[in-house]
Amino acid sequence: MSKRLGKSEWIKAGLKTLARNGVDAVRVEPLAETLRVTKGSFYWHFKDRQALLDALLDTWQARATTDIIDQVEAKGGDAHARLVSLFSIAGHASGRLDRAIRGWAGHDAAARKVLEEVDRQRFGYLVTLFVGIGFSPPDAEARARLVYHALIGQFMIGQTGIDDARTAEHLDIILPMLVRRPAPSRSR
Amino acid sequence: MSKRLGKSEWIKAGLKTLARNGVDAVRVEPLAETLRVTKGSFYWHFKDRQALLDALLDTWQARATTDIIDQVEAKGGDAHARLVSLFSIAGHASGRLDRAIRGWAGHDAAARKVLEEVDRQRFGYLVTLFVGIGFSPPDAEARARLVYHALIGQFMIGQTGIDDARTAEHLDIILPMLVRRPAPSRSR
DNA sequence: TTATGTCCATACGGTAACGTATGGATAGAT
DNA sequence: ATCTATCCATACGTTACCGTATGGACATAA
Repeated sequence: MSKRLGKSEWIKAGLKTLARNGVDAVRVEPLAETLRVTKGSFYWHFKDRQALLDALLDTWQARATTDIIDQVEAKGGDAHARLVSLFSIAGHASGRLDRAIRGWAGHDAAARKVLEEVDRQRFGYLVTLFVGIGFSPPDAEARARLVYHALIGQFMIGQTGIDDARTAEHLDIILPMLVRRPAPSRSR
Repeated sequence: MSKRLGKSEWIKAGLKTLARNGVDAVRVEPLAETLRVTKGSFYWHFKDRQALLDALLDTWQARATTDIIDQVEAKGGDAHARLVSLFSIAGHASGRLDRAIRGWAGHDAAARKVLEEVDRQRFGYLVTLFVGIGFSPPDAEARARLVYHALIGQFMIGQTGIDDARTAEHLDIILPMLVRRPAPSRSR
């Protein structure tokens, strides 16, 4: 047993403890132990700890943008249907990794940069969705911003104790509100 | 010079570096240096590092709930006006400490517990606001949940590069949407 | 002044992790 | 079978921090 391993195994393990315990917990010696290997292996594959952290960031960036969006796109439907899919999929995602990255970005420039880029892309996707529904760019942007912030907030809270039934009920209330055309400036 | 200091100075410094660099950065020796003191002082005031962390959590909990809500209440007005105040005040808050605590809560049970309690209270306040506006409990809850998640999301993103003008514009679009009565199930 | 309690400096031992150096093991090519 | 590149173990020196022990400084009350 005990086959040899490559960078990918280290990255995989790194992402796991990153999601579970935050950046400061991804240290090479503890990681080596979980992989049943010594750090000799690590320092063959990586220059130093920072190199692994960079790799984690890269891997996450590659996934983060596409992970959810691709699922939504795969399901198809019109813009409205995609919005529904998005809420459903994002609602069931764990978000632990997202949360860890966001905590990381709080005190690390590199992480913050990657995160900002991911945020930009995801936000952009949301805007296109609302535009696709028929909103003007400003209306679409305002709604996209609200929704995107809310999704992040949901990830950060980590769906503790909120049952699916209630979530569905809330969605039935929220979605029509988000999608309805703005009131035509009623005179008073 | 160099007066003696008490617990509060340590807590203050602790909160500062907590906000700036996360929990794992609040260590006693570096902290002692910023306070121009040695750890001898620290271990006189605190049992150990964990005691300080607990104190930080307590201090934050005491502030977090009231900080924003009290400001909103102080400004007065009806439920709708308070909601506007809330957006304005929360929008200008830094949220760095909130972000750090949330990152901390990602991998620490004590922090998570405190955070959940704070979330509960703040969410509850939002619900009363929407109920005060005239929504039914389910409608109020759904809206409060969306808004609370969005506020958290905004804190987490940390208003990078979003100018106030655009924010105000978005608010003008979002707020009416949130407060408008639900459509009376129009027949199609 | 002296005594007492409060606060801090210094010195120490211990631990966890970093990164390096070096040699051994294993697999695939020749 | 041996050679070579790849991958890993071991041992080492170093740093940063934790927590403790102990004595000294300083203020205030007696």
